[in-house]
Amino acid sequence: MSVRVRFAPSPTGYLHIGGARTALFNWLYARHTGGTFVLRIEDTDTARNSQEAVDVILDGLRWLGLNWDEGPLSGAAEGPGIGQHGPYFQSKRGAIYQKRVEELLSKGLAYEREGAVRFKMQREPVLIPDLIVGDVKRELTDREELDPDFVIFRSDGQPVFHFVNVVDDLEMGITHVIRGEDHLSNTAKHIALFQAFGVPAPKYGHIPLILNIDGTKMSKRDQGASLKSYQDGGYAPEAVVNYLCLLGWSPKENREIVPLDEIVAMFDLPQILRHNARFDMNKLNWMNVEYFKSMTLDRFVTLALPVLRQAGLAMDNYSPEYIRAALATVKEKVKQMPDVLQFAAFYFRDTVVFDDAAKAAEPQDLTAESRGRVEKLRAAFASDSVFTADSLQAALKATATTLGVKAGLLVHPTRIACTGSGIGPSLYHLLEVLGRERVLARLDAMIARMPV
RNA sequence: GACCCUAUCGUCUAGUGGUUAGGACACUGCCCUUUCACGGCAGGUGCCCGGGUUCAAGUCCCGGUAGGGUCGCCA
Repeated sequence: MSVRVRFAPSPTGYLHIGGARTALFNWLYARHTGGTFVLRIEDTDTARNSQEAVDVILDGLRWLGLNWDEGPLSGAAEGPGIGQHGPYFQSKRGAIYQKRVEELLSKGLAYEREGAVRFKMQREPVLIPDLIVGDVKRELTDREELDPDFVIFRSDGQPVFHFVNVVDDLEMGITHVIRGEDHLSNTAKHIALFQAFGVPAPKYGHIPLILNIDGTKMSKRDQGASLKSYQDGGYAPEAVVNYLCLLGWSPKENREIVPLDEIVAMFDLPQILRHNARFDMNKLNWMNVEYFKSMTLDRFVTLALPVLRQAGLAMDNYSPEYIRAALATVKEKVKQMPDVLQFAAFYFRDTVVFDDAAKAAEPQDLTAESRGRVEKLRAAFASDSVFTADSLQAALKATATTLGVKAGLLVHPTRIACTGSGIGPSLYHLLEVLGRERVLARLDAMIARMPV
């Protein structure tokens, strides 16, 4: 029998990083087994539901590259979907739930009380076979001892999570339920429901949760809890995917950076760890840099552009060639995409903006002595016919020799004049990219601010 | 409160009875570099506690402790 797995998020307006990991593990298992990955939107809570909230999930999954074989094509519940088991929005499956609840009612396995329909839960412990955790014998809690039955249809006529979840898995032919461990205890209810419908329950695999670095539960407000923060932060999605794979699962031979296709080939349920993992932003950042360094320049530019635009830089005023050349000088330097602003914004501004350190150093930097040296250097640059990193370096070194000073005395003011900061890309390379016109203009602007 | 899951450096992990307990991130020092980085080299830190089984326990069993989860007309 072919594997069919599903990711069934509730559209709450954001995609939790743990949810993204659950989606990833389902996707990996489907791809590993040649099975089918289904996306189903659990929007029974109509009060909180919106198309925008669904779009956030679809966008996030697409960004990660987790394509689904069946499911909605857009965030619109009324919109088209792909697959033979639709609709893929629970809000559109009312008739199915109605039919199924009547089935239980007629079998005497459910009953009405105060307008709601309650399922007659078994009173004995339930054995939960789990591919990851192992066999779990779930005893009744003290509250359940008092009243083990639970509501499956509310008094307002709306079905409840446990019920729709099971009915959909049943109707959609789901063979493996891979979900967060927070559902492990609830699985007893689900298994009982499957039995009530007279069908075998799917196989279960409960994966450990992702916690904050301090071990607390990662909730909506926590830093990095939303996948969107990585999308907006200019992360390489392939790095995020790679990092997520390593939370609770690991390839052999101590490998860290592993191509997705190799992970797909190796991935399997039994090797998944059983304890929760803490989300280590440091390691994700390191991995992200590794991906930055090894990706093509074009890919890097694609990831950097939105961040630069977001910062208000008029990127459309610059040629693709110039942008490529400029970003090439920082590609190996950024630790996080927002760094690109600090390192490269000067390429894309008409007027140099000086950072705090540069401003603070002005009393030492803007001197008559320095003015004389910078004027000499300016002249040397002006007569440099090729204006390449090599020629500029030679010109600067030669000027320093003529002046009888260390090169640093020329390097520093040039960097400040052209970039507004003491830190940035290799000086000679950035000068080459900036070009003669901009470099001379920026040196002139600084000279004008220096005392005679 | 009851029930369930879990427990190796600060973090992610390798480890399935015999290892000097390995790797990665982070951290510290040095080298390289007249910016910041990169890179190279070196270094420290760990089997939650207590019993038991065994010639031998990080590894198996029991208890405790700690963390997480669930018990809803939320999902």
